[in-house]
Amino acid sequence: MAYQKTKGTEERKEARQRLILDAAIKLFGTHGYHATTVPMIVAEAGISTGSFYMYFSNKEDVFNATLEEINRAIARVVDDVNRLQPDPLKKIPDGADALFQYFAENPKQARILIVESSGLSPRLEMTRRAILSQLEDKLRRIFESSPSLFSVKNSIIAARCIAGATFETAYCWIEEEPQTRMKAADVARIVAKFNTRAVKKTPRNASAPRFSEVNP
Amino acid sequence: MAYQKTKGTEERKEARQRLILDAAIKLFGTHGYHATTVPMIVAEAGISTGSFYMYFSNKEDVFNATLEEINRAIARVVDDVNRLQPDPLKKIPDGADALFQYFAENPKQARILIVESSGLSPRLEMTRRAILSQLEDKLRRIFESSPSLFSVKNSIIAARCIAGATFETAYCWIEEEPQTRMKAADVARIVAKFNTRAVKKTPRNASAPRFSEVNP
Amino acid sequence: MAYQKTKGTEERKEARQRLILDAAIKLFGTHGYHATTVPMIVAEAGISTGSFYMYFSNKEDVFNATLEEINRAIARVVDDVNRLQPDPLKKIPDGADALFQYFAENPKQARILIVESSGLSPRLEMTRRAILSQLEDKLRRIFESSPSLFSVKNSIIAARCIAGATFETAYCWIEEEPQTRMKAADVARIVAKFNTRAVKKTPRNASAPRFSEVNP
Amino acid sequence: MAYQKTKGTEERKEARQRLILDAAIKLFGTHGYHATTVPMIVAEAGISTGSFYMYFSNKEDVFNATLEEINRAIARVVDDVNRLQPDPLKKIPDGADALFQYFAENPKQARILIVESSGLSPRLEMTRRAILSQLEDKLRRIFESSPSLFSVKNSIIAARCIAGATFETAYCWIEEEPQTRMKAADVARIVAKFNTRAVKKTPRNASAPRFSEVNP
DNA sequence: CATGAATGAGAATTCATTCAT
DNA sequence: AATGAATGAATTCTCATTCAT
Repeated sequence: MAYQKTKGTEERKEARQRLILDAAIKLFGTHGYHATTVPMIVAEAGISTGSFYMYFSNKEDVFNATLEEINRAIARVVDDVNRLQPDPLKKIPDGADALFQYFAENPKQARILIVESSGLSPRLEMTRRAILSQLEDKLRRIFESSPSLFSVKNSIIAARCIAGATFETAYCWIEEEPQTRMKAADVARIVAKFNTRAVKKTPRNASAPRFSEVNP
Repeated sequence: MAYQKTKGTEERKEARQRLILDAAIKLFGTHGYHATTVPMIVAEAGISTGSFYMYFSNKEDVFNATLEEINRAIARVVDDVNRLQPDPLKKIPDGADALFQYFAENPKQARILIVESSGLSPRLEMTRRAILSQLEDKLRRIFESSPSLFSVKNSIIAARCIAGATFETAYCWIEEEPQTRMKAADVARIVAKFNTRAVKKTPRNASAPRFSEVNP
Repeated sequence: MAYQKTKGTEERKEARQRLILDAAIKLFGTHGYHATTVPMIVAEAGISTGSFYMYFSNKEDVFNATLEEINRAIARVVDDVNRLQPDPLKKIPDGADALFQYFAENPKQARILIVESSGLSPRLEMTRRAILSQLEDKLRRIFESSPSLFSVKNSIIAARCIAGATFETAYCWIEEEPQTRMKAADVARIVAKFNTRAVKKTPRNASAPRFSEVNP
Repeated sequence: MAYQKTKGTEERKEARQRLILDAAIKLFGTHGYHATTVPMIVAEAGISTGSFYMYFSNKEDVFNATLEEINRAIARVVDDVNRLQPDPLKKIPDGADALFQYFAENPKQARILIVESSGLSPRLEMTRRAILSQLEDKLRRIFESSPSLFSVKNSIIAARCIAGATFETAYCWIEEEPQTRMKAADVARIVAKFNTRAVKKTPRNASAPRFSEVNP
């Protein structure tokens, strides 16, 4: 019983933390970091100010937790693609598709990551960078593990370019009206096309063999 | 004489506005929008609080003026390239080079534009977007006016991707130590290479017709 | 227990609001609206700035609460007279007496109402007018319910005249030294005499017919 | 010529002072003392801030000048009545009529005097009181110089009551829409009727002697 | 554990007045 | 005499965080 009670308490604790985090995501994603106040968060979560400080040490801390949750979600989404799609060349469009789908389904999180997490404290800046770095690292590893498929001078910069191209496009896209904007899959495809052309070995390299097949 | 007096006053006014603007750029570029206070700006500019409000109606207003100044500077730099470089394909590397040089020479402005101007008020958001839109428009026009050189499905998104790739790379680069990081020209070249490959017509597109000529 | 706790909290809240209101009355009644600052009020009440804004949304709001409290107090005082004095003609002197007694016992409130509440914001102007209107309405009803006793052409204006006469006299009286000025009851009697003569039917109306009946 | 020049300068000075005073009356009468700023006055008058301080030593000073001008105007209007109307009993309605006519023709001045001049600095309070005192003094003298016509216990208080009754009625009347409210002459007549009944000897007192003359 | 009233430092902004030109 | 830019003290109000209950 003592065990069960502890478990119940543990669960309660997590449930409350979730409550706060969900309220925080909703508000940060709507009003941004500075325009969201702790009183707003606790009102939205239906808890007291005191409780808030039991689960998070301050406002920066919830925002950080929010970013980390977004990081985990994006990592999950991207890792799934990475695991299920064996063709390195197809990882780029599949990843873009997964990312845009996540943004479409989680617009608050998208706004927090893309629009609202810049120019805050050094700590939050670091967490924001960590999310991008993580993505860029995964891209870099793809390039470096298939040098015959990709033609990138500097894989770090190439990865950054892909991330930048994707996020800038996403930035514009999430600010548009969900009813009238392009479908997530469509923007994803176009962005992926851009990124793929930028990094894959050109057809000339690929067509040479074909040429030799034709020519004997 | 009256004219001269007016002119002198006019000049004084502009000089004072510059004083404030320079102080603001320095501080916004170092601490960001929220951590910079009006008292900090007036102390840095060596003027009084009251004077500040003679030249700008509030803090948002100086930040906006700062962004607009950056916009003008970037437009000037990019337009010079556009005018002096007749080859559309070479406009991309030359533009990247000019941009990174501007960022290297004006690190505060770079930080303001790239790091600190996101997630602020709607008005500032608009000004920030205007800067990017302006750049993206110029890229789009280049693509659309030379369809034989570029292969872009959606010129708006392609332009956004180039801007995003450039700015994300710049973001990481300006945060590095100026002594130890790559030279501006070198990052610019690598980013430009990425962007150029992404949008220019590949040789295959040029050889394909030849292949069909051979084949009937 | 939960009920008691809530009750205690409720009481505490009211007590604190009283604290602020009392401080506000003291200061507004001494220095007026504009010369009284929020820091002055919180210092007088012995609370913090933040607390002040928990109970009142701004300075205008406390002033309004102050006026409303004065309104309630005056209404109570006047209604008591109205209830206890059945003779409509005697309501005027009794009311004046009650009013002047209230002013003598609450000089700050008197100053706030009579001297300091004019020419402020539209909202405060409305509240000020409401107090006077309330008084004037009660007078008007007295006239209208006893047409045989009063001779007033326009009961609204007559009521206003009585209120004006009373307040202008009070204005001068409360500005005099409490030690040397007339007793409240004495001014009240003189003002009431003036007002009564102005509105009550003259003996001639009653005697004249009799005289003419006697005299043909 | 030197004389003429001085005279011209003198005239210029007065003209400028008038310019400022007119602007001040317009603005004080519309927005009140605190909401009217010196910059607003100089803008309305079409002069510079520096010039303003050549003609008035500060903001309080213009307001005071405004009140004094109103005082002079009212004194003129009232003195005319006093001089032209020999019957003391008729001075009350004629004075009320003149006053209401002045208020109707000079609504800004009316607002300044009746609504906006309360609760300001001691100096302004004094000037405001002086205007009322002046009026009350004139009334008092009328009562005291014709004891056979008036029945007032305390002529000072009676005068105050008349002033108060008149101003409170005027207060309500000037806040009403000029198109839909009563005519100035009509309110004046009603107020005068009230005031006259309050102070004049009743017919009974007047007829008693006559009755005794008839009846011996 | 939970509450939410209390805190108070700190920010933006205004405006009467001065004074160099 | 006239100007109007410059001043800076003063005021209002917010909100992250604490702590007694």
